[in-house]
Amino acid sequence: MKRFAGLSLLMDLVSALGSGESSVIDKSTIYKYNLPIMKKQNTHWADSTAEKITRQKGEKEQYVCASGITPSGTVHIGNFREIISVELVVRALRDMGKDVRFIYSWDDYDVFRKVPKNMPQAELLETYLRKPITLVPDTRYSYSSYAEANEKELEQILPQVGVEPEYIYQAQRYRSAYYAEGIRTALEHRDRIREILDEHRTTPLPEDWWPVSVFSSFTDRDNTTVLDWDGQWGLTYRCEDTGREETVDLRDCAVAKLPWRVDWPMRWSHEGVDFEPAGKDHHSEGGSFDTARRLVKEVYGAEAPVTFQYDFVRIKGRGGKISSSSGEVVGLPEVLEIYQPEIVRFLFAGTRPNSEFAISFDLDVLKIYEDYDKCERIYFGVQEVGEKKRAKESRIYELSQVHDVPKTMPLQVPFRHLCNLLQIHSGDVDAVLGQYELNREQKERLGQRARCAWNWITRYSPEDFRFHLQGQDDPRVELDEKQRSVLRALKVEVEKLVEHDEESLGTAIYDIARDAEIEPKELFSTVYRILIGKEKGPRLAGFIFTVGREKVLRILERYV
RNA sequence: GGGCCGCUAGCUCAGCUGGUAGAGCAACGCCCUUUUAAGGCGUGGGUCACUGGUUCGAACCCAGUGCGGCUCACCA
Repeated sequence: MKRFAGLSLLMDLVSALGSGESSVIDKSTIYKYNLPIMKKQNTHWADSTAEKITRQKGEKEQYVCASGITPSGTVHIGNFREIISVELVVRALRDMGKDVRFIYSWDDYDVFRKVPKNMPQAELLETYLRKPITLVPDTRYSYSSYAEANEKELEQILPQVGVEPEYIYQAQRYRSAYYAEGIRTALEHRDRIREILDEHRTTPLPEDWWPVSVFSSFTDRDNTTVLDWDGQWGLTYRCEDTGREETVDLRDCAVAKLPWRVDWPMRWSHEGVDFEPAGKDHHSEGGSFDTARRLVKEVYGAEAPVTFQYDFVRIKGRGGKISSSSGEVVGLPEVLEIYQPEIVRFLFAGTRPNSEFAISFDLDVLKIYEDYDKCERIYFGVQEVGEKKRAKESRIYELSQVHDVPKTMPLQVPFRHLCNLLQIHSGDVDAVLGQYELNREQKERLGQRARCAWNWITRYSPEDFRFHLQGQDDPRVELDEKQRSVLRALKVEVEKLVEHDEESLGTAIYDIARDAEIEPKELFSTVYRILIGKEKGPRLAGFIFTVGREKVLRILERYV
């Protein structure tokens, strides 16, 4: 870059001298070639975040990147943005040669506040309201709790997209009194914490407020009132459901928990978190990140992590909302049915976190696959683009890979073409793959893509895209003599298909129409009706090649 | 009310630490005696929301205005 800038300047100088016009070298010429020399090349957001972390946190033996959500419902694709954002930054740090601890916190000691719609045994679940979700039974599968069911559902699938964090279960930690020290510190700073929180509240916290909440050991519910703290480890509370009172020792009790706004900074300090992003609900002034930033400093004596705000993910081309309230949730499994793992990563790596984007299930799917393939061609230098764009796309490609970048460019079979091939073979993925010479890695990638294509065709594609080759069981189409003669002529051409290429076959088809004095349009619709039982179809010449000589002949023979 | 984000071609958007405004689709045109939902080639099209400022130079940085969206001020 520097060399080229200098070279250009030199050429400008030479041409200026040659023309004898000294005024050609004006200020703007000087600046134009000076300033870019100082300019850093533009970097991917994950890399610039990684740099920011090392800059702000200084050189460390290990950096801690944290992510976490509440498993109080099925984890949807919006939540996934949290995880993948951290994963990409983790990878960027590791690419800088840094050692990174990637932790993922399951907030499974949160309260079960309402029963999600469409849950089996809703009445049973009803009885667990106000208890921690880790104690709520799993009524869908056979996990030990509602929380665990949601956790495992995600944990099992994350490795497929290259995300393998260290999981931390907050319920387990709280219930083993692991955070006793952190809770005590909060109690010691009770007044300061209240002051800070009150700055952003409309109604101030009451005088008798304590920065801790308790799940009654009599009922497991959080309908309790903290009565006193002895300044050491003793906490006294009253269970409002039973009226009973109890004093517990923070060092060996399972019932005390910090409220979210205090819990978060406590954990930052406990784990030494260097980076943690958050959704926009946390990132407003007066939001929980804001108060946590102050609390971690003033109460726990630590610095807040580097952060950024990520926006929501919309869903396009699929009924139902992303949220769990509608019952139909779009989660990572649903997305992976349509998109290959590296393309799921590509979607998130290619979009800056702070902008909203949609995951599409409609026709956009075709474009996304084309975009990914283009990105891949640019990475492997098969498609030429400007240097700036090449650098950018290449980095996105690297970050999109689940593991290592392939050594050679994978065979690219366009998604759209796969859709046709699969329909010709009635969804038989192996039959389609069998047409290609593939090594193991290619076979795996293409197999995934083929399964996605079949899923898309059968579940989401517009009716226009769907067809199936007519077989012996399908009803014969009524034809007149003219149409039959056209089919006979076509059969002749198909029999000598090896002599044709797509173009010559196309020409031959038009010749047939002209000779028979039939409108090409009618010819096409006739052929489509007998081949796939529809009025229209993919471009015919290419389609005949794709279907193959034998299959086409078998169908034609029914009519001649 | 506070905060954040967005406003770029007819549409969807890219362009992001300042250096001659881009892509896809749409439109229009041309091509093969030739287009059916996927052909090839080409063309046109933008006061980068607005007003100021900084700068040799601003879509980009700063201040403000307008419009749209989200979010916090309960809980997590």
